[in-house]
Amino acid sequence: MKLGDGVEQSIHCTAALSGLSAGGVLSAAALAEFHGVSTSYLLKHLQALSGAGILETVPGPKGGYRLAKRPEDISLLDIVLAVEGPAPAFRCSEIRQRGPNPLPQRYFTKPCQITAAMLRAERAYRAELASTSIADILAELSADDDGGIAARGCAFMELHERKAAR
Amino acid sequence: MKLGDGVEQSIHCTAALSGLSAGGVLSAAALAEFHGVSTSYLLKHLQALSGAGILETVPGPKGGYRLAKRPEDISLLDIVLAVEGPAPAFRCSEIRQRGPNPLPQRYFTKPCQITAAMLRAERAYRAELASTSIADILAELSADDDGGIAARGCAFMELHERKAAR
DNA sequence: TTAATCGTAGATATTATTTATCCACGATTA
DNA sequence: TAATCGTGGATAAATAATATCTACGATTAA
Repeated sequence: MKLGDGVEQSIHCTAALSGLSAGGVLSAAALAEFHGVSTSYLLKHLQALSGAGILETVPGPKGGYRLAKRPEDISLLDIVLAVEGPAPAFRCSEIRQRGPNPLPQRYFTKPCQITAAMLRAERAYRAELASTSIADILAELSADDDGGIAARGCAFMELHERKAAR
Repeated sequence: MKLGDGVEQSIHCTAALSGLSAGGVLSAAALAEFHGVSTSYLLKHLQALSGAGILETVPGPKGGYRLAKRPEDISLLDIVLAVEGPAPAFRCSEIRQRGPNPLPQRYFTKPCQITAAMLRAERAYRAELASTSIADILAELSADDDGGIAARGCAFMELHERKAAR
């Protein structure tokens, strides 16, 4: 059971974009530099996020990415599903049907109870993720510390703008 | 996010072993044939389960595997952790610290809130798995159907015993 | 005692997936 | 019109999962 690095990158990028002032954008290159990760790889996840309606893109010079909706309307589940895909972690390959001594077919009219239990756990996982929004993350950060992700995003954007002005 | 096939095999094997009569065992080869999977690969998982104290082994001719404790004392979480390892699915690589504009160090005295949220979801997942035992699975199966995993395990064991007698 | 059977452990191959990179393309705007 | 950006697909490299094999030690039925 493992979650790809893309999830961490995507959540941090979304949080950083939440700190932008109205109309502001950050390019994929700027986001990658900001987080110290590969631009071309981050691009893949950013496209997944824009495809899922979490981010939107502004083409052309001075273009980039920004949030497609309010931080409080973006849950961690939205991001995880966009990046990792909707498939559940547990997949039943029906090995109960593969043995040498076949059971009566009516035994299989009900779904595998093991699968049902595993998916129940996964629903609990997703429910918890769905109940946490990007806005919640930002609120927890700024509640007890002056150096929040949002503020850092702003600082970096200014840096980026200065660089572009040169 | 993905769970290995070993989890499904391990749970089904544990359920099958729950159906054995007192003192009965099933060899790794028998369990593999029963489920139609590779013996040598299943072996790896069975060893993990016995190492975790879920199964125990009986060596020698007529040896094999059996439960090390009662079905109601074996949770799905026990099995998942034994097979997949205890590491959480989400791992924070602290990309927030990697950017070009370092933040004041005191910003990092608190753990990453994103990580905290992801681990909170994972705790919910594990709690749900911990609350379901092998006995629960068997009960749900036999509640409304005569062909339960336990009964099938018995039938197969008898088949296996007959084979050994020859 | 002996030979068969079983599990243990580690090494190793094979396959699949993830991660990462690159390039040609179309859209937009200074 | 030229620079900059995102899009999308192809592709390579790295990593992890899957699967197999071999030698070994323990146990027990004959």
